[in-house]
Amino acid sequence: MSLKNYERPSLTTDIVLFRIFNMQSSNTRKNAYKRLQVLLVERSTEPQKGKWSLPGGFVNIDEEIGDNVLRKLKEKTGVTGDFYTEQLYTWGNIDRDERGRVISVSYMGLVKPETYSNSGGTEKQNWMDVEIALQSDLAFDHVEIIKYAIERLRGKMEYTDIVFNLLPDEFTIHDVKAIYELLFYKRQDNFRRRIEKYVEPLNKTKTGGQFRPAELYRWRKESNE
Amino acid sequence: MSLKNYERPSLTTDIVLFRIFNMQSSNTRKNAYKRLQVLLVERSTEPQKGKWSLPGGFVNIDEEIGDNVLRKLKEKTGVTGDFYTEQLYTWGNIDRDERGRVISVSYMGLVKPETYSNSGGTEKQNWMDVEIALQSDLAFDHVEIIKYAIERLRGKMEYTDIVFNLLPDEFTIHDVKAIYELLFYKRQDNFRRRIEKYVEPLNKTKTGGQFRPAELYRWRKESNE
DNA sequence: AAAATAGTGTCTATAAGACATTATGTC
DNA sequence: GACATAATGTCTTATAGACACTATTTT
Repeated sequence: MSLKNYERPSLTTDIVLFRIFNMQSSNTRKNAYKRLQVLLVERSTEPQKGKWSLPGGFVNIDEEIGDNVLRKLKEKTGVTGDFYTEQLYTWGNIDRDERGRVISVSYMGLVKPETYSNSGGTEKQNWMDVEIALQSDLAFDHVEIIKYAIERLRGKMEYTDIVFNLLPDEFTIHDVKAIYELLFYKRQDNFRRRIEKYVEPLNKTKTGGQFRPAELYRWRKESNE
Repeated sequence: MSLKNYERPSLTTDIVLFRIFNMQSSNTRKNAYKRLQVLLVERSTEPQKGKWSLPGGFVNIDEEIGDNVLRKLKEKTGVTGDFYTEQLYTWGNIDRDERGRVISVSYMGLVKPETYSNSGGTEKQNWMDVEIALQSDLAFDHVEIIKYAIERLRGKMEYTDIVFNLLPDEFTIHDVKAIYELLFYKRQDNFRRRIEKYVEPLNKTKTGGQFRPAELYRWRKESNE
C-alpha cells in the first residue's frame, strides 16, 4: 500500500499551440498568404535559459494534467479562450532534461484568429513560423514534439474537420484551401467539393479584397459524421 | 536548477495486449470463429487485490518508459517476442489510484498467434474476451483504457494495415475479413479487393478445413504506401 | 477592357457497396 | 451429388484528380 520504494520522476506538460497567420504581401496587387505558426516562450531560468521552448510547466500533485497545461499557457503567455486541445504523446527519455527525470505530457492546441486573447503573460513570447521553429535550437526535445504535432494535425486533416478550429467563424473556401495547401505542399484542386458537407454559406461576401469578393461560410459542426 | 519544490507523482505503465483467439465451434459442421481477447493479470497485492488488471508497473527512475512496459509484461505474464506496440494515452486523474498520485502511460500491443511465447510469469493471468472485460469490474480505470485501445485499433484498421500484426504469418483472406467483421460488427463484402494490395499469395492452401481449402497469403509489409 | 481571383462543369479513374455467379473441395 | 465455403464477376454509386470554362469584381 506504499509508493515510497520508487524514486519518482517530475511531471510536466508542454503545449504545441498552432495558429494560422495571414501575411499581407508587400505587393498590394497580390492577396495575403498564410503561415502556420507555433507559440514559443523564452526560457527565463536555467537550464537552457534563453532558448525558445514550448509553453508548459510542472504539474501540481493535486492538479489534473489537462488543467495544468491550460493554466501554464495562460500564466506564461496570457492566452485564454475556448479553443481545441488534445493530448499528443508522453515524452520520457531518461536524458531529455539535465535536471533529472522529467516526464512531459504534450498537447496540441489550435486557436482561431479571433477567439483567443493574448495579453499579459510572464514570459517573453513569439509566434514563430513552424519551418523556422523546426530548424531552431529549441529547448529539450521540443523540436521533436513540434514535428509530432504537425504530423498529428496533418493526419487528422485528412479524415476529420479539425481544420475549422484554425479558422475564424467566417471564412472563404479559399481560406480553407490555403491551409491544406500549406500543410500538404501541393495544390488542392476541386477543393470546394471536399469540404462542402462541413460548411454552410452565410450569403454575404468578404469585403476589402482587390478583386471579386468571395462568399463567406461557417462551419457546420453538427455535420461531423 | 532544482526540482525539489514540486511533489512528484508515481509513474507507471499499462499495456492493452490484444490477440485473436480462434474458437472451435462445438458443431463440427461449422467453421471456427474468432474472438478479440485482452491479457489481464490478477492483482496480487493491495490496493484492489484480487481484481483483474492490465499488466504493467512502476517505472524505475533510470528506465525508459517503453522498456518498462515490455519488462513488466514479461515479468508478470511471461509474454516475450517481437510484436507490435504503440503508446496510447497518458492517464493521470487525481483520484484514479487510492495510493496517491499515479500517472499511467498506456500502450497497445498486438501479438500474432505464433510469434509470442507465454510461459511463466509471476501473476495469475487470463486472456479475456474484450466484451466480457469491458463489463467487468477491472482495477482502477482499466476498463476505460481498454475502450480507448479498441477505438485506436478500430480507427487504424480503417486506414492502415495494422490488422496483419494480429494474424499469423500465413493466413487466408477469410481470416482477415473475420477480424474486420469482429471489430466493425458488420459483414464485409468484396473484402478481397480492399486488402489485395497488402498481401501476396503463397500458392498453397490451408489444410484441415471441412470444405474447400482456401489460398494462403502473407503480408507484403513493403506495400505500406 | 484587362487583370485577377471566385466559382462551375465535365470527363475520367478509382474505390466501394450490393448482389449474383462460378469454383472447388469435403462428406 | 449435396453441401458449404472460396473466389470471381458485374452493375451501380460515390469520390477524387485533371483540366477547361464561366462569373464577378477592381483598376
